[in-house]
Amino acid sequence: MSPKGRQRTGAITLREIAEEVGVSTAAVSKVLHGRGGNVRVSDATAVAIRDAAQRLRYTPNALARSLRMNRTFTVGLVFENFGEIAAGPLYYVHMLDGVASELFRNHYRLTILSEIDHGRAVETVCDGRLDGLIWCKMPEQAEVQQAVMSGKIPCVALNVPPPKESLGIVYVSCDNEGGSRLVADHLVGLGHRRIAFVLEKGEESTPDARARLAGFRTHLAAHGIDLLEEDVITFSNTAAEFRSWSAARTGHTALYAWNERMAAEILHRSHECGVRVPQELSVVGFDSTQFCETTIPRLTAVRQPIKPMAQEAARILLDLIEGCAPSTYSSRFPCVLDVRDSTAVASAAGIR
Amino acid sequence: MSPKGRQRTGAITLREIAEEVGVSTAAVSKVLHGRGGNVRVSDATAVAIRDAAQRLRYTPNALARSLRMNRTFTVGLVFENFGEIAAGPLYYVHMLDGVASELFRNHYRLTILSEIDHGRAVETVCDGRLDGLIWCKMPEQAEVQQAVMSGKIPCVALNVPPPKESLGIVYVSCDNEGGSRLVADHLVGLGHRRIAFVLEKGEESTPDARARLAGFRTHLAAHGIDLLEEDVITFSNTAAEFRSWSAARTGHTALYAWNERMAAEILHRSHECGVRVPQELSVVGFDSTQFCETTIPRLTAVRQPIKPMAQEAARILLDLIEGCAPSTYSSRFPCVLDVRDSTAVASAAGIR
DNA sequence: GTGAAAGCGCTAACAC
DNA sequence: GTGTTAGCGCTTTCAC
Repeated sequence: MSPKGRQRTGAITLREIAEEVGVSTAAVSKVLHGRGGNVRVSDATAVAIRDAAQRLRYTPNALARSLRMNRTFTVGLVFENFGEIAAGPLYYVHMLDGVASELFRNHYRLTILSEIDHGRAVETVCDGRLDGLIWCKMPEQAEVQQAVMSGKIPCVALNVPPPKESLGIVYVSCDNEGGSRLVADHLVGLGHRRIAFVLEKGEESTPDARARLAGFRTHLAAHGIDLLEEDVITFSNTAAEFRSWSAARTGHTALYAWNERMAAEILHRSHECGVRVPQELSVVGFDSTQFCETTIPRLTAVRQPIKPMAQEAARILLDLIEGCAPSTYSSRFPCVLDVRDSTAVASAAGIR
Repeated sequence: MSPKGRQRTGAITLREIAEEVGVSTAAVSKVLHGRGGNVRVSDATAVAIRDAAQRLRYTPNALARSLRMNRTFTVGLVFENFGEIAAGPLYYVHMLDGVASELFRNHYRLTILSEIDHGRAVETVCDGRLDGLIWCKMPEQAEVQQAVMSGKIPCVALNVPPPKESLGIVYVSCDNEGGSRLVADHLVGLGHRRIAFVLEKGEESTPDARARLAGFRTHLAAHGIDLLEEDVITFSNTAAEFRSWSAARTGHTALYAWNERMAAEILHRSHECGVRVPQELSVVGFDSTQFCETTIPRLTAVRQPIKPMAQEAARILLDLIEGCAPSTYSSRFPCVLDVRDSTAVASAAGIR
C-alpha cells in the first residue's frame, strides 16, 4: 500500500463499530461524538455502541473529522526566531506562555510554524490545518498581510504597528513610545542629561527598536534635551564594543538599551571594565522580566505586559474563530517602568 | 451549512482546476504535487494546469492529503508545564529550541500538547494528526507508556529513566548520576566535607531529583563522606527558608541545589542574608545555561546538553517516522561541570 | 428511531 | 499519455 504511510493499521473506524453492532455509521457517529443533527438513537443501541467502541478500542480519526467539519481546533503561532529563543530575551517565552495557556484552557492545540516564505504565505497558513493564526512581529508588507487574509482564516498580529487601512487583521501591541517616555522621565528626573540609546546590530530597524528610539527622542525633547547622532549607538549582541565606547569618555551618565538582553550584556561589560552601575552609569532596558531580578545590580526596565498581551491575542483569535466580531481591531497595552537598582542620581561627570 | 465551520468558502480544489483545464483530477494532482505513480502528463497540459492553478489561486488542502496519505509531517511535543515555562529553568526553552530547530530543518511542523489526561492518552495522541511524538518527562507508569505505543505512532521519551522491559519507545536522557559525581569530586577537591543537597518542595520525587540525589550520595560515599539526613534539605521555590537555615549555622560549607533556578534563588538569599558566596559558602546548581552567566557570582553548575539531546530526540523520531529502526533504544548523554565563580576552597567553619 | 448515500479534497490503482 | 474509479474516516441530509 502506501510505501511510507503510517498505516494506522488495524485502527478501528466508525464503520467497523457499526458493523459489529449492526447499525449505521450515522448512529455510531451520533452516539460517540454527538454529531448528526436529527439522528435519533435508542438508549439500548447507544449502550451497545458505546460498549463495542470500548471493546474494540475505537480511536476517532481527527483528520477525517476536521476535513469534514472544516475545523481543527488548532491555532498556529508564527515567530521567526524559533530554534534560538533561549539565546534571546525572555520576551518570547512569556509570549509563548500566554498564548499556550489561553489556548489550552479552551482545549485548542498550538502549532508552531517556522519562518514563513513570504511568497507562499497562503499555502503555508491556509491549508486547512489551522483555525486561526497568531503572528508575532508579522512583516509589515501589505502583500504578505493581504495574502494571509485572502486565506480566510482569522489572524491576530502581535507587536506590529497596525497599517493605515485595516485588512481585517487584529493588532495587539504595546505602547513602545509610552515606555520610552517613562524612561526619559525617570532618567531626567534623576538629573541625567547625556543619555545614550543602544541599538543592536542586525535589529536596528525592527519596528520595536524604531518606535522605542523615536519615542525616546520625542520625550527627551519635551525635557529640552536633544538626542544627538553620537547618542545613538549600535552594539553587537555581546556588547563587546562597550569597552572602547566607555574608554572614550563621552560624558554619558546613562544608557537606555533597546532590549533586556542588551542591557544585561552592558551590565556585564560594565562590571568587567570596572564601571560601577549605577554610581557612575545608569542602565535601563526594555522588557522587564524575571530575568531583570537576577542581574546584579537588578535591572531597571520597561515592562510590557507581554503575557497578558499574548493571552488577549489568543482570546480575540478564539472569538474570531467562533464567529464573534472583535470589539476592536487594534488594542495597545500600556507599559510600566520597573525601577530597580541599575539607575541612580546622575554622577557629576559620567564614566571616569 | 456547517454552522461554525470555517467554510474555506470559494477555496479552489483540484477538481475545479481539472474542470477548468478539461483534464482529470489525477492529472492535476500529478502535476501540482508530483503524486500519482504511473500517471503521465504531456508538457502542454502540465503547463495549462499550472497556469490554471495560478490563475484560480489554488491552495491545496493539507487535511485531505494527510487523510489520504496517512502522513501529516507534524510532530507532537508534550510537556506538562507549558504556560509556565518563563517561571522555570531555561531548560525547557533549550529543549524547545532543540526540537524545533531539528524539525523545521526537515520541514516538519511542531504541535504542542498540553497535559495529557492519562486515561485518554491514545485518543489524544493517536488521532491521526501526529506522525510522531516527543514526550518530555513522560510518566513512568507502564499503562500510559503502553497506551501510547498501542497507538502505533513512534515515540521518543526525553529525560525519563527507561523501564526494565522495552516497549518500543526510545529514551533519551542525561546522566544525572554522572553529573552529581562531577559535583562531588569538585567540592571535595576544594576541601568541602559538610555539603547539603537542596531539594525543592513539590519536586522532591521527580526522577531527576531522585537520580541527582542518589548519585551525589553514592559519589560522596566514594570519598568517605556520608550524606546525613540533615544534609538533605527541602526549600520552597523561593528558597525563603534559607535565612533560618543559614542562621542555624549547621556547619555546611557548600550547597548543591537540584536545579539551576533553585541555586539562583539561594544565591539571591545569601546576598540578602550577608552570606558571602563563594567565600563562606559554595553553591552549585544543576542545569548550566546562559542564565548561570548572569547571576552574581556566576553559578557553577552541571551542564546537561539539553539542546543536543532534544535535537537527537527529534532526529531519532524522524528516522522512526521514515521507517528506519533506531540505532539504539536508550541513549544517555554525559554531563559536564561548568566551573564558574560560585564555588571556592572551603572556609574553615562554614557560614559564620 | 434508523439507515442509505453523498460528499469533504485528495491520491493510487488500473484501464484505455 | 490520460481518464475513471474507489476509497481515506468522518458528518449530514433525507427518506423511511
